[in-house]
Formats: sequence, structure tokens, C-alpha cells
Amino acid sequence: MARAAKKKANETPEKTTRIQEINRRLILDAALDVFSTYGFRGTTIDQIAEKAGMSKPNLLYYFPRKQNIYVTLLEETLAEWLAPLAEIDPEGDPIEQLRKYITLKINMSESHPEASRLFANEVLHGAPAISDFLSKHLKPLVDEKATVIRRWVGEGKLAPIDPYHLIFMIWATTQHYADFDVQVRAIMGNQVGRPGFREQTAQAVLSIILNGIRPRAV
Amino acid sequence: MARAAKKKANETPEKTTRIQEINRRLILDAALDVFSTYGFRGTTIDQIAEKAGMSKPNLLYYFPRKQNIYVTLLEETLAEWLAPLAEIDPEGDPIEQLRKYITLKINMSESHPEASRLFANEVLHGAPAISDFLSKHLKPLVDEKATVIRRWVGEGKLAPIDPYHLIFMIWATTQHYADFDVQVRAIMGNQVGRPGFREQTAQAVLSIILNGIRPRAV
DNA sequence: CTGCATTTTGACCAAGTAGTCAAGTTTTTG
DNA sequence: CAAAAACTTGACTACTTGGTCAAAATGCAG
Repeated sequence: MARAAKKKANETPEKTTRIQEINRRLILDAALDVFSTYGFRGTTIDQIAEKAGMSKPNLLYYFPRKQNIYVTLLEETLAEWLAPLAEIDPEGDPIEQLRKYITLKINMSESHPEASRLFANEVLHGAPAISDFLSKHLKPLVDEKATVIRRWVGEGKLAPIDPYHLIFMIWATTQHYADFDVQVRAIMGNQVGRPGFREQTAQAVLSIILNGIRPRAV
Repeated sequence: MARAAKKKANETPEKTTRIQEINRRLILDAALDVFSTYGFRGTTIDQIAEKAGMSKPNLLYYFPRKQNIYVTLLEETLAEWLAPLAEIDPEGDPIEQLRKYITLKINMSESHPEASRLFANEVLHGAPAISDFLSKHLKPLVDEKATVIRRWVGEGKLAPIDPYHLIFMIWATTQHYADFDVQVRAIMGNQVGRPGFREQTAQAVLSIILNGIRPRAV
């Protein structure tokens, strides 16, 4: 008890035990599943606890508030979700860099749709938990890359397009396949699960963004 | 009492009184606001009632279940939301038709963002209330227009692109400005509200979809 | 104006859910 | 191998919230 109090009083997290590490991971994994499907309000702690295979009080031992789980999850996810943008190389070939970025985002949308949905849901509801993150981390990063893209345009290496709208377009399009999965499935049917669907999608998206839909000279 | 029972037993809705018409409208308008912001689970009947300026039991007199309000709203909204797609004219000029469609969607995103968010939220959560609608109404319509676009491609009037992915891309991009409004604002700041922003957006989106981002011969 | 139908609401209930707690069990440590 | 720390949980509380109900107020047709 005395030690525990001391631990909380200290500024550094002291240490995490083996059990803590395992259980926090179990909880966060379960929570990602549930939150991304039902949203914050739509999710109950009991649901997460059951999925994580532990009792509710036990779960609350690790995350005293529902909100804590949610915020932790968002922070973990956002960093990962943003990483590809940071990797755009200002010195690389513009078309090649953007092609890589788009491909990466489509792959992420397919491999981690829950992360995309968690984020989409949060932003859709006004980003109450992460509006700070958006202005403090996302905006500067986007501004930086927008400058790069604008320079590329100036150098004649890209058509004269607005960098911000281009970035939004890439996000919107790639994340659409995760966020609106049900709709995509309702329309394209069983094609969606099939092997090669991701490649076909990437190809289609890249073709439009790179070349547009106007007929081109053969 | 006898009359009321008769009314419910009849197959046709008989009649709606003036008061009914007014109050149902008040409720639906209030509900659109609240549901689109907080989602189904995140919305309480009390919130809607307050916004509609009536007591909760009174609201429940018009819509006996929370779910009823939600479904009514979705049905009303969906038809309107889909209309522009139906208007694509198979006999028109392809580029002109798609340009019109995209412009219309961007305008709708700005003028009715709540409708877009309501729909986005529903689909994001697996479309429990409208999966039927998606397969029975949306899919056929999209299939029909996809056939038209495919024909246009065949006639050399469009670059060889997959019609389904093109449609998804248009949806994703245009609705992004409504659904992810907070994020767009966090990044583009006060530009967003300014007059001309919508036109600038439309111009940027059209430019990329029509011509792509590759530098073009001058 | 009168009586019936429609509309409105305060008070209430039952279910669900976030979070507490005290008492137990397991793990770690000296 | 104790004893302390860390972990676990059944039972519980407080509160929110969807929905009910009976009675009152209002609207309206004849």
C-alpha cells in the first residue's frame, strides 16, 4: 500500500510487471475491436472485459476509466497511422513518392481496418479526445509535406494541384475501403475478399490520381 | 378510441393532422442534428426532445421508439443523398456528366453535412439499419451507372478506369469534407469557412480526378 | 357550446452500465 | 518459506436512460 502510493506519487512510471504488460495488451487489443465497431458510447466495459477474458473489476484495475482505454488506444493508433506520411521523401521522385504513399495507405486500410474506423469515428463525432493532437501534431506534419508538394509543382514535376486537397483526397480514398467496408461489400459483393482485390484497388486508385479519367492519347 | 383503433388497423395512413405534421418535422430536424453529431447510441431521447422543444413523452407520442426516429431519418436522407447519381445521363458527354456529379456532391457536402455524417456513422458501424437498402437500392443503381461508365470507356471517351472504384473515389473524396470536417478545419484553419472555399475545393478535386497529378505538356 | 379525439406531461419504472469495495488468491521478494 | 505486494473478483451502488401511464389540457366537429 505504502509502495503503491509512492509509485503513484512519483513522476516516473517506476516499472511495469510482466502481468501488467500482458493484461494491458489484452485489454487494448480487445478494446480496439469493440470501440472500432460500436464507437465510444456504444461500447461497454463488460464487452471489452469479456473479449479480453477477464472480469470487469480486473480490467478497471489496469484502466480506472473507460475513457483511459479509449485515449490510450487512439494515441497508440494515431502515431502508427501517420507514419507513412512522414516518410514521404522531399528529395525523392514525386510520382514515385506519392505512389508509395498511396500504396502504403491502401495496404494499411486492408490490414488494419479497425484502426481506421476507430479514428474515423472519433473525427466524425468532432474529435473530442484528439483535437489537440490534430492541431499540434497532424497540422504541422501536413503543412510540411504540403510545402514539399508545392515545391514539386513549382519545379514542374507535378501538375498544378493544391497539396492540401491532394492529401485529403488520398486519405479519403484509401480509408474509404476500411471505413465504408460494408458499403463496398454491398456493391462489389464477394470480389472484396478475393485475393488480388487489394492490388486491383491500388491500381485503380493510382491510375485515377496519377493520370485522371480523361482519355489520353495512345 | 374506437376511431383510433380503426385508424391503426387500416392499411392506409388515413390522415395526418396539422399538429402531427409540424411536430414530426420538429422532431426529425432536431434528431438529424443530434444523431449526426453523437451517433445512435450516443444520442438520448431527452436531447432530441429538448432540441425539438417538447417533453420526452410527447416526442414518444409521435415516434414510439428511438429507433423509429432514426430509421425514418435515414430513409428520408438516403433518397435525397442518392438522387444526383441517378441523374447521370448515359447519353450526355461523359466528362461533363461526371463533372456535374462531382460538383453536386461537393455542394451537398457543404450544404448538408449532417446528412453525410448520419449516413457515414451508420455505415461505419456496419449499417445495421440500412444494409437492406444498400443491397436492394444502392447496388442496382451503382451497377447501372457502372455499366454506363464502362461503355464510355469502351468508346474511348474516358481513360480505362474501373467504374466502381471511380464511384467510390468520388464518394469518398466529396463526403470527406463533411464527415472529416473537424480534421479539415484543424489543418486548413479559417480558410474553410471563407467564401470561395467550396469552389476552390471543387476545382481541386475536379482537376485531380479529371487530369491526374502527373505534369502535363503545356 | 359540448363532447369526443388528439395532444401534452409529471411521475414513475426497469434495464443497463460505469465504477467501488472489501475480501480473497496469486506472484514476487527478501 | 513467509510476508508483502500485486492481482483478481463477487457483490454492490449510483446514475443514466428508454419507455410507460394515467390524468390533464387542448383542439375541433357538429
